[in-house]
Amino acid sequence: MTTASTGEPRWLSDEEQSVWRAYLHATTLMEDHLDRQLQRDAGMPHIYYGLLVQLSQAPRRQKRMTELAKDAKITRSRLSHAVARLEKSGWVRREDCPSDKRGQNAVLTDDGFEMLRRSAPGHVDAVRQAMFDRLTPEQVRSLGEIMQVVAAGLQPEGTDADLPWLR
Amino acid sequence: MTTASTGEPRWLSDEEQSVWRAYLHATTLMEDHLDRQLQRDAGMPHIYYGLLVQLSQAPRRQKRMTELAKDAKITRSRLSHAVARLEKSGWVRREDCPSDKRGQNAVLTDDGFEMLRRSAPGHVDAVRQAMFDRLTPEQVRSLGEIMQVVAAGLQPEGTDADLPWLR
DNA sequence: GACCTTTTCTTGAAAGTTGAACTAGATAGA
DNA sequence: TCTATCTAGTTCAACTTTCAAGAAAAGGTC
Repeated sequence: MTTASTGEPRWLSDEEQSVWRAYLHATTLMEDHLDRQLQRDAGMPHIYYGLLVQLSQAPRRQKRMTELAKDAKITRSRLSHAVARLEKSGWVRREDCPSDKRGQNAVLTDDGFEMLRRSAPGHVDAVRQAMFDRLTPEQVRSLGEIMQVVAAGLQPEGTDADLPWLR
Repeated sequence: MTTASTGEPRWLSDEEQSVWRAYLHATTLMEDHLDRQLQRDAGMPHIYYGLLVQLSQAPRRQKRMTELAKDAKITRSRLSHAVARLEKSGWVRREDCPSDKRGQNAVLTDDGFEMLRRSAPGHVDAVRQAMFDRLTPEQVRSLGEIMQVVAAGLQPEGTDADLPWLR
C-alpha cells in the first residue's frame, strides 16, 4: 500500500513498541506450542489440523479447494501440497466436482474424522491452558474485538463490504 | 503438560470459539502481510528481519548465537541456517567468541545496519496500518496485557521466576 | 464457432524449517 | 589427569512453504 514516502516516519511510542514485542513473542510461542502439540498427538502441523477441522464442519464433510484455501487463509498452491500430504496419510481424499470439471472437492475420510475425534480433546485442552484459562472474561471479550478489527483490516480487499465496523 | 485424561474435555464456549477463530485469522493474516512487505522491501522474511533488529540493539551490534536464538524464540538449528543466509547476503558476519572457543558471535555489518535504516520506516508504517492505527488507546493497552499473560504462560519454564503476575 | 480472458488446480524448483545426530570445547568429579 | 557429562553450534535428511509457470475448463464477445 502506501510506503513511508511523505515526511517523517511515525515511529512507535514506547508503549506501542512494548505491546508489539509482546504480540510477536506471544504469537510465536503459541504457534510453536500448538505445532508441537499436534505434531506429537496427531502427526501433523497446526495448519493441517485446521484444514481437517474446516472439512469436518462443512456440509458433507467436503469443500471445494478454492473455498477451503480462502477459509483457511492460505494459497491454493499451499493447499494443493497440503491435501496431497493429507491424502497420503489417508485423512482426506479428492473427488471430482460434478458441476465444474476443473474443480476438486477435498473430502474428509472416516479415518480422518476419527483421528479428529480422538485428538480434539487434547487440542482444546492445549488452547485452554495457553490462553483462555489465563484470561479474565473481560480480556477474552476484548481480545475478540481486537482480533476482529485487525483481521478485517488485513482481509484481501472486497471483503470490506461485509465489515462496516472498520470505521 | 497434562493431557485431557480425566473426565470430559472442557470444550470452548461459543464466544471462546469465535475469539479463537478471530485470533487465528488475524495472526495468520498479519504474519503473511509482514512477510510479504519485508520480502518485497528488504528481501527477507519477517523473522530474519527481527534477527537484524535484535542485533542492531545489542551492545556492539553483536550477540552470541544461543542468546540470539533465545531472544528471538527460535531453535539454534533454525538460527544457524538463518545466519548462514544473512551472511551470504552480507548483512551479518560471524566472529569467533574470544572467551569460549565453541562460541560464535553474530555481528551486524555496516551494510546490514544501513539496510535496516532504509527499510525501518516502511516496516513501522506497515505495522501501524495493520494494527495500531486501527485500535483505540484502550485496546492497545489491553492487548499488551493479554499478550504478556499469554507469552508468560508459554515461556519455556524457569523463566516463570521473573513473572510473579502469572497467578 | 473462434478468440480472448478468467478461473481452478497442479507442478517443480528454490528457500525455509524441523528434529536428530554429530563435533568440539567446557566443566566437574574421582 | 582421566573420565563422564554438559553446552555451543553445525549439519543432514525429511518435510513444508513460496513463487512462477503451466494445463484444462469456463465464461464472455464478436
